[in-house]
Amino acid sequence: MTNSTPRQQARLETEAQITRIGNRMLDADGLEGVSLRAIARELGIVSSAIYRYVKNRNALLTILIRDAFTSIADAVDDALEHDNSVLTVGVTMLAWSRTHPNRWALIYGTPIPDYQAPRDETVVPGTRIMVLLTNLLAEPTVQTSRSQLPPTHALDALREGLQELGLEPDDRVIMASVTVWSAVIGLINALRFGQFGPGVEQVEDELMQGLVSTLGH
Amino acid sequence: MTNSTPRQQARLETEAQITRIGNRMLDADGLEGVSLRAIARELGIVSSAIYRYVKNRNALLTILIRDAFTSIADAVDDALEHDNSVLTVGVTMLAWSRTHPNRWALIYGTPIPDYQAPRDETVVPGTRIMVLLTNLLAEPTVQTSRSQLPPTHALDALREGLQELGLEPDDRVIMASVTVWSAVIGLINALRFGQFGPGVEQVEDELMQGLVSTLGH
DNA sequence: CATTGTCGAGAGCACTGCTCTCTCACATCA
DNA sequence: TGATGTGAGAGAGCAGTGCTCTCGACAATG
Repeated sequence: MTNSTPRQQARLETEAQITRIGNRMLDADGLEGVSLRAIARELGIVSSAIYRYVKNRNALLTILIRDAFTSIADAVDDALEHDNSVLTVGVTMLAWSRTHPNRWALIYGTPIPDYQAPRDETVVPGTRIMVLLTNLLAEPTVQTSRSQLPPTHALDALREGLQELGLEPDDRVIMASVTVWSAVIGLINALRFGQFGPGVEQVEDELMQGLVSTLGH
Repeated sequence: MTNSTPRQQARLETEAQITRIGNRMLDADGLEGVSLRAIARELGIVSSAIYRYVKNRNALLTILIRDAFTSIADAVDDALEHDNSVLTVGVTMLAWSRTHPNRWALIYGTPIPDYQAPRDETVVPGTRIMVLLTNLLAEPTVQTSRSQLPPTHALDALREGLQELGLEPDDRVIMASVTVWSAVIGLINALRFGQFGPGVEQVEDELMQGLVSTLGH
């Protein structure tokens, strides 16, 4: 069935188990709870042996980050099949953040000290939602664009980034994407990180709805 | 001159020195660089002696957080004296975040593991900008409020919070504040945390301008 | 069969926050 | 002045982290 030696098989299995345990620890105790020594302990392995399977802690974090980006982007993908709207993007991300608060913080919160995400491993899953959003905002809805745009060169870097992902948005769409993106993620961060004080947990969806509406979508 | 004993004097001096070193370490190496042992070392003191002056690490963090909130709010205060606009709030916060990226992350990034900010020490400095913003948005500018508001009970918690701070905003103003706040902080987070990829460092102000403009202010 | 490579064990390094006990100098007070 | 008490610092120690190095046992491969 599996065209690989039992040796390789076991290796892959152990690696999968490590990321599984890592994800569980992340969910349970946040990033500081993800400890290689603890994972080794759970595998019934001495602490140094874990480095046979994972180069170092940061390598494990890269896997967890890629997982998280993929998971939230999949959720948004699914939701958009039923209702192709900015609001759906927002509420779906919000719901995901509620289910996986620590994964949310991992990908959208403060960068991890002494960690640099390897771009070739994280850019694609990490930009999927941005691409969806830009496509969504590029559709010819009735845009009342009274707003002033920045000089075109200011958006060069962003435009190039989007072009590498196969998009050809004009400046108005780029600026709208940046704004919606910032607002949606800003709101979710504020909610997840408790910056609005207590009592808002019950009305998160209404706030997202109000925000998207205020943004004009 | 000082109506305190030399004993108390020295104590206060040492405490001030600790927070000064703490802030410097925060600026230099981020939160993980703030180590009580390292501070003690710099004071020429053995590691355990530091606990004479500071209950534990979290107590020091509370001081640093209060400092940071006060610093950024002061900056916004000053700037608003010259130009009382939402854009000024945005660019001032953005500039401050550029000068103090690690302090920014401390107050607006991922919550610190195993740390709970004592509300009575941080709420007031932590909400000053929100108050400013709400006042700013409450002024009778020409509001084209085509947007739908959430049901009034959804904003109860936020309304109460603002009332405790001496404000009496209506629902439209609350929702606008939440939106602008989320977008502005969301944008700065995205810039500081590198979520837009490389190349945007040169045009941060333009992006803030475009965002505020897109928001209709 | 012999060589090569992999996996796990174990010791060790440097670092963290924090606690406990002890000593000593100083300030206060009878 | 002499006894008493207090506060600062020293030092050892605990539990935990990431990570490295070496060595032995075993399996896969030529």
